[in-house]
Parts: sequence; structure tokens; C-alpha cells
Amino acid sequence: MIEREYTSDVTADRSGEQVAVAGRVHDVRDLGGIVFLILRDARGELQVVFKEEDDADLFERVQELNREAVVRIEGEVTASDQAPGGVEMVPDSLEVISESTTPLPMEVSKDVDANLDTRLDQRFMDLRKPEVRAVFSLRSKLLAGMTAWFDEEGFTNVDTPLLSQAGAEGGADLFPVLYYDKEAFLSQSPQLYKQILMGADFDRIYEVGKAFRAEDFGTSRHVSEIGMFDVELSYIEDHDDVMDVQEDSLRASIEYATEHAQRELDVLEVDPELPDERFPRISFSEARSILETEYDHVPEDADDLDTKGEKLLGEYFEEQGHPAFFVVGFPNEKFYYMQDVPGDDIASRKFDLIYRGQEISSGGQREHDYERLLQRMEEDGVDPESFDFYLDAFEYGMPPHGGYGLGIDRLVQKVADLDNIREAILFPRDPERLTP
RNA sequence: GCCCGAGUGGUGUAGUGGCCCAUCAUACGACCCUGUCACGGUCGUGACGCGGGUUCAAAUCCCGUCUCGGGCGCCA
Repeated sequence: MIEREYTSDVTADRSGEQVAVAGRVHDVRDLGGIVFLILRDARGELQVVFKEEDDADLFERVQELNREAVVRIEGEVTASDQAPGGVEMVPDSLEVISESTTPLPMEVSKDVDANLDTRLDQRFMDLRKPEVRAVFSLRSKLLAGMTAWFDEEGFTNVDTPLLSQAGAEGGADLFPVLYYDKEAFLSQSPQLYKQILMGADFDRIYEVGKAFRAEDFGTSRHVSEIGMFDVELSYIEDHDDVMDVQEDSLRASIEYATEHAQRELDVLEVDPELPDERFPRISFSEARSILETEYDHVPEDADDLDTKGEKLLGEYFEEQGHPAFFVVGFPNEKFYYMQDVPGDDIASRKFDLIYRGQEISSGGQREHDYERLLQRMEEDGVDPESFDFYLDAFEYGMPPHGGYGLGIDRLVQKVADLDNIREAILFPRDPERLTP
């Protein structure tokens, strides 16, 4: 490794020590007889002072540097009231490791904001900004906290195929790919495989994966390649058991992030803390009546909440101190794999988790009865024969089970309070964007 | 897929028919400046998405096209 220390470790109390730092030329402030170089690395910045009288050669060379060049500087730590953070460095040597050309495709060190599209086009440069990178360390911690909870609870981390013959939810909006000489599709959900694993007695599983949706949307909360945190578990009484898992794991995730990513949360100026009380679980019909009585809003589709409805409900519960809540029991289930119990007073065993006015996960109890599943598939116009690989797992005994899929990108977007979901993804994919 | 709105130097913007061979900031180049911290100052380089059309005259109006943003649908 190249010998260096992080700028965050170069502190005033180390005054007099010789250290080496490496990073980027954030800025060069040439005041005439004195030049300040601000060096930026992954953890912070450090001011390096060049004076003509100290070293004429270094003094000349620092003025030739371009912003964003990669350099390594050795020198002496100096405490100074005039320096930012009370500490700076007096250099002995300056090595240019990699030059940078000009002009930059966007500003990194100046307060000139770029549009999101420009930022995404120049993502490598955009990501050099600490406040942009903070989103991704936060994302990493949210996932770490969540997986830690599942590991602790005895869930097995699995991987299911991203290439398959057919989608779980019909043939529309799938990306076709050429699979040798056959047509295949990119997975839109690990749903069928999670259930097969329930039939294989895995009992409790989670998967951190991807899902692909070929819908031609154009919103700030949709992308074509989605980060998904999928969960499935067996021997549940009903969908409430699944919601318990969803709620507890989300709490664990956010608590972990609050503990291990406080610096990032500060940089992003957000506080994702959840109240101690359990998330409210309201029925679909309660949701509709809140919308109608409180906001005079009636979603057009009688079987669903619309975007505006979700936002309004989000406001309603936010005011009551609940950024997260479940809407349970949607009257007309669309998909055969969801359990639809005749005469069930909650209409169906499906739930959506709404966090800060946005649906971030969706799940429920699944149909585990082979005959009813067959019947539902036929009602949905799905040919059971092409799903033999799935149905076989039900024919030889299937425990009652349920699960959900959580949109990781949406979770990060909401926790970090980002305007656009693309900001929560390093290299987002949408109908127009396939690079970088 | 539908409905709005917008495309101006590297970046972010001002400019709604002639006052625009286009404003400001930042960047970039040159010069001045010994404590800046978005350093400051002087000078300079650099742009109207693309293709048609209307008009004596178009960044500005119209049509098409591409791209972006917002909303809706749909969802995670």
C-alpha cells in the first residue's frame, strides 16, 4: 500500500509530527506569496500551506496543479488558529500521482449545483462529493442492520435466479433476453422461487437481490433495475406474522444506521428515528374512509389507493407521529399466489408498508393450497403447465407461508429524504438511461 | 402510455420578436495579491438541443424530432 493517512486522522494535537496524506486537489487558493492547497480524501479535507520563502520549488509546482488531480504530500502537522479545523500541513514533498484535465464536467468544490441528469452522466465525479457518497454509506449501513437482524433471527440468506422462463406476474413488462437459442426473461421478482424454497423447508429466508421492470414509466420513484430485499417465512398464522417481521427488521435497520451512520445522517440533515409504538395497521376500507373524511379524496380505482392517496395518508399518520404504517387487505387481489380467503373479514391477506408517504414494501400471506392455487391461476388466465416447476412444490405438501418484497432504493430514498430515487442508486437504470 | 413544463458557454442561469455578434455566477487562461477557508481584484476565452417553417427581422412565434423535469397510470 502507498503510505498515507486519512486527513480525518491529522489532528491539531499531532502538531510537529511528520505525516503523509494522499487524495485530490480540492482547491488551490493562490494569494500571491502564500498558496493554500485543500487536499480532499475519502474522509475529509486538509489544508496544506505553501510559502515561497519555505520552499521555492514546491511553491512553483503547487501553482501548476489542476483541481481533482491525485497527489501525495508529505509534511509536518501544524496547529494553527488560522487554519480550518485548527490544523494544517507544511509540506516537504509533493508527488503528482495522476493529473486531471480541465475544465471539469461539473463542479465538485464550488457551490454550483448540477442537474440530476448531468450528475448521473458524470456520476464518477458527482460521487466525489462527500454529501453524495454519504447516501451510499448510509445505504450500506441500512442493509447491514437489516441483514444482521435476519441472521440473528435464524433466516437463511439465499440467491434465486435472475434469468427465467416466465415472470411471476404474467408476461408483460419483462425484459426479454436471448438465452442460447431460447427466449428468457430477467426476473421481475423472486416470488416463485421464494415459495419453492418454502416447499423445500427452508422455513425462513431473505434475499438481497435485483428485480427488473420493463414498464415505460417516468417518475421520481421508479427505475428499471430495482434493489430488492425479499423475505419469506413458513408456518405463519396469518399476514400479521409477516408484518411483524417487516416492522422489526425495518426498526433494526434504522436503529443500526442511526448508530453507525450518524455522520452520514448529519451530512444529509435527516433523522429517520421511528416512534416506539407499533406501526399502525389499518384496513383498506379504513384507509379509504380517512381519505374521504379528512381530505375529501376518493381514489378512482375502488380496489386500490392512488399515489395522491398514499401521500395524504402519509401526511395523516406523520402528523400523529407515525412515519410508517401498514395498509392491510386489498379487496381484489391481482395475483394468484396471494392468499384470498373466502369470507375473510379483511378482504385479503395482502399488505403495503407506507413509509413517509411512499409504498416501500408489499407482501402478505401466500396461497399454499395446491387446488386453490391452480384455480386462481386459471382465473387469472395463467397457464399452469408453464409453471410446473413452481406448482410441483405445492403438490407434495406446502406449509402456510408469507413474505414481502422491500424496495431498497425507495427505503434509502425516503430515509435520506431524496427527491429522486435515482439519487439512491449508484448507476440507475431507467427507460432512457443505460450508461454509465 | 397519457397530460403539462423546459432545453442558452464545461457547470448553473438571465433573456417572451428588433435595445442580444446574448446577462450573471462559477469554471478555464493571463496578470496582481503573504492567512485564505465558495479567498479577493483586473482583463480575456467560451453558448441559444436538432431539423423545417413564419417574418423585413427569431434564443424568443409555429410544426416535427430528441432529451430533461413535474404530474397521472402502475408499482418496489
